[in-house]
Amino acid sequence: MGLELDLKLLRCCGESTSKGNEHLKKGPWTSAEDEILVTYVNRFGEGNWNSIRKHTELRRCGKSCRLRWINHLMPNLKKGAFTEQEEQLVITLHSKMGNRWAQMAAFLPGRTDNDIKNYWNTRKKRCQRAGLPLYPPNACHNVSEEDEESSCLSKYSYSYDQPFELLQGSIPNGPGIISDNFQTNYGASSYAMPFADTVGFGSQNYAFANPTANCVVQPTYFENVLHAFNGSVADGYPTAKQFLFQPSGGTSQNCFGSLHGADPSSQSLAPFLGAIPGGHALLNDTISTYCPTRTAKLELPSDQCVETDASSRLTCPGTPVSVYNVQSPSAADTVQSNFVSPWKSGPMLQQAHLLSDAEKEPSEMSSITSTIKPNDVFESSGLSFDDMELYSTAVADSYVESPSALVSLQSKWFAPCKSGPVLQEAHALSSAEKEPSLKSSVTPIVKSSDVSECRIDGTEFYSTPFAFDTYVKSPSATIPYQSKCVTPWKNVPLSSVPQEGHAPGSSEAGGPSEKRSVTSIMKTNNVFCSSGLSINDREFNSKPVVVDTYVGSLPATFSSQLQQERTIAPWKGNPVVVVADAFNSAEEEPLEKFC
DNA sequence: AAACTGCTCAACCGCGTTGCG
DNA sequence: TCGCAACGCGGTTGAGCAGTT
Repeated sequence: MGLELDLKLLRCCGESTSKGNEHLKKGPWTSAEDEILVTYVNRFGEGNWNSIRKHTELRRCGKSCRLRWINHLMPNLKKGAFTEQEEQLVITLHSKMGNRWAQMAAFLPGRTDNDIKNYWNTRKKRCQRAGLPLYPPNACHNVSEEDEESSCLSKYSYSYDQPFELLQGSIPNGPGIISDNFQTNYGASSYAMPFADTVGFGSQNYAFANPTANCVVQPTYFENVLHAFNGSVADGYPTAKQFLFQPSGGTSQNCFGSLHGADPSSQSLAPFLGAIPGGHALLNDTISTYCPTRTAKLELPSDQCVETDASSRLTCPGTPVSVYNVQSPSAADTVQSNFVSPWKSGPMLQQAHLLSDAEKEPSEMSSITSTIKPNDVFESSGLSFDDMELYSTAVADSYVESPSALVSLQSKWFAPCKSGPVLQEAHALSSAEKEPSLKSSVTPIVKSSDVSECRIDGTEFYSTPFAFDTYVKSPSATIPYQSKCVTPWKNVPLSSVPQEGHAPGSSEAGGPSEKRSVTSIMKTNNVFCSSGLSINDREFNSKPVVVDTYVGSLPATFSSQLQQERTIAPWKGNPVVVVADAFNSAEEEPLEKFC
């Protein structure tokens, strides 16, 4: 059969002319046609849909081929009924975006615009018949049905600038959180809010507690969504930010639950307030009735957060990603995280590079700084980080930066590609590639692939083609650094995931004795099809959904007091089990356990 | 069991956008 | 700058299925 298909595929040009006038078939696709199309796309990639007809016996127009591929044959498509979470998300997204199905689809991995459109139309009809509102009564949508019908783009553009409280409020299960060992730093030096003039954007969702609270700020998946969503409508960059605070050492809570128990002195805060009837946002140590249509003033350091009002919810031009820092108990330790994802289209180029000490001036950073920057850039096929052009497709984009006094490391990876054979070749960008004189410092490797199995540095990674598998390792001869990203794992125990870093090609140099200096581990997991996940012998009970990001960063001086942060979000449909533990890089044993 | 109704979803169509010669 | 082709997106249609009468 394969040979036959090959022959069909390779039969080209000579017949193409005669086929030019050939009657094109319509109607349902047969399995044989599917096979031809799949074979063709796997071999030649997407695009040039019209050429398929010329090069194969497929008598379908290019449009039809594209549609068939995108809606049915493309890998990673999710079939079956929408889950409750997906439904909620669709409702929320529609309230903000209107009939922009393709953009909405970017927020629902595995769902096509057609899926969403069909779902919505069915729901719409059902609601109309039942006399029910399309949106929950408590939801204040920005796009009215009238607007929707008129489908005015300019209106949408305007509505996009509205707060995202509705979107935020629609998430039934808040992401889990980690925390401890870090203290939210409200100081001017550590709380970086590049989008200062956008803080007002949905700022009522910044439920800040006592500024001295021992909290960890965690970006959530839906923050990613917000970023992506907002970024897609502004200038390609995120403009919104959402934080979730958890009490130090406390267990993760359903954000709604913690909301209603809101105590001005509590450190548990809920960011997803929008759609909660009678919901309250905790602001300035007072409980104010939540008003989804207005922007509340956000209590932030004055020099970090520009006070805003509804009229100033604009993006901050020129600021590629929003940033916030979390400061650890040690004032010197800062964690900086950004989340933006996914990429919608365009060629993917994965790059990782290590910032040299000189680049990041680590000497001025007394201990450690870790940065995560996943990016959602829907409208852009290209992104520039540190003067590097990064092109990516599809879904996720994560960015990690972990400089310390001894090491400055930055790794970037983008995954997964939405379609087509995904093989993000390891891309080791030594500093030398940018700064030749610093070449010997570090060598990061980024690998991402859509394979069911891969082997990296002698370690087997089992994954599924559902999404992506990213692996980052960035040690240097003198500065053992390791970050790993493996996504997604499907029904496969993760015990095989290597946990210790070693310098590729110089593992001896990165031996245990040297690992004490700096060790950072990053794990990002997308588990779409597994209800259970095990990482480092820890059980993560979850249902498939989206993003699990883990970042650890350890200063050289913290050999005995290592700090690690894990962020796992969002786990869908069940209590989020979050584990954050500190690893002693030398001993590879968790020093602390959270959750 | 047949007719009817409603729903889902695959597929098509038209239009706007983009890229290229 | 213009025209054309390819592509992408949203709207619409209709076949097929399931449930109900």
